[in-house]
Amino acid sequence: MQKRQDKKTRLQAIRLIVSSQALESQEDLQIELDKAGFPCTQTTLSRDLKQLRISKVRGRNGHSVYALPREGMFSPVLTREEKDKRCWRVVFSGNLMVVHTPPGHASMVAYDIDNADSPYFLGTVAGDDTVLVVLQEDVEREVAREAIGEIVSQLA
Amino acid sequence: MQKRQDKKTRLQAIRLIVSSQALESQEDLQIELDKAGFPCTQTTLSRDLKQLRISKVRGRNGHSVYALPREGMFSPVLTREEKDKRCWRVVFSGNLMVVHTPPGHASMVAYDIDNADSPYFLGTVAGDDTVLVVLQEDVEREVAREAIGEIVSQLA
DNA sequence: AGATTTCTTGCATTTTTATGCAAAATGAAA
DNA sequence: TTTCATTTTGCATAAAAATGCAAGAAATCT
Repeated sequence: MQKRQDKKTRLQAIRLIVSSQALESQEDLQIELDKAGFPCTQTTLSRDLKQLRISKVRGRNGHSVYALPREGMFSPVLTREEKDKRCWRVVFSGNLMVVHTPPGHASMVAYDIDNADSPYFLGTVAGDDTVLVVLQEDVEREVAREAIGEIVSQLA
Repeated sequence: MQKRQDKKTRLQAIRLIVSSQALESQEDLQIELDKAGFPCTQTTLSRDLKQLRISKVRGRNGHSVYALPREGMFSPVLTREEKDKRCWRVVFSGNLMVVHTPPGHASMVAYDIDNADSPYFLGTVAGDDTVLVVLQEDVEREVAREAIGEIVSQLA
């Protein structure tokens, strides 16, 4: 296989392209990406779109075009600093971890936690500015705190 | 050709089904419609969905299900036939039970649990695809697991 | 370093969705 | 009613998207 290209950057490019033009197929997207310097196959795009939670939605005429998930989960490009600010406070109660976030950001943080697929976290429930995380039974709080820090500032 | 069925009624039925179950394909929908007394082909459904502006949207896990064009509609209950799909995974931590569901269906599952009025379950909190169930203190997990199984598949 | 595991990716193929075309049913007009 | 246009539908097929598998690259471990 050839040298791998930077997936993160490609995903970023996809978001940009999808949000700026009406693409009707993954092939269309492939063409645009190719122009932008990210050659890849339909297979890859299918997977990328899934990961980005991008889906086709219908316009008035019934035609479908790709669109970003409307929660704006991915739209903003966050700096490392901004990312760290996504977690305001983390407290514990029993085997629950309570994560406070800026208003409206809870689901985004919950999403990252879920996707981290950590063995420490069994599941999450997100409100508007609070995420409840259920901890694996014998996980120590320090470990959990560290893990959440990792997750939140890691993903770019 | 056979006698035509009432298209309007079928479209109505489609709305109803789509808003209440997590359908992953037009074939799934076809099966449900058939049960409801509206036999037709995938071809017809493709056109109906277009006319109704129904599209597939992704949940947090990336999986797609059909959904009505977002007006005031949000998610709903689950499949009749694949009841086991309503609960993807049930795990425990302390006196909490964590129930994972298809994207968007947590609140409906939680609703069902609440309405079951079981002595084992004190209360629930639902996110998008996860339900937290607080257990009565000395309830054994096997008992709880069985109870949730009853509740979920019973209403199918 | 070498071994082992995890990630990415493409190919080939399947699965899912859309559509060109024709026929039957309905509606409208004369 | 007869004729003509419109709508609805299915069949066959094309188009689009998803996935099992394997291999190469990168990361991690010993």
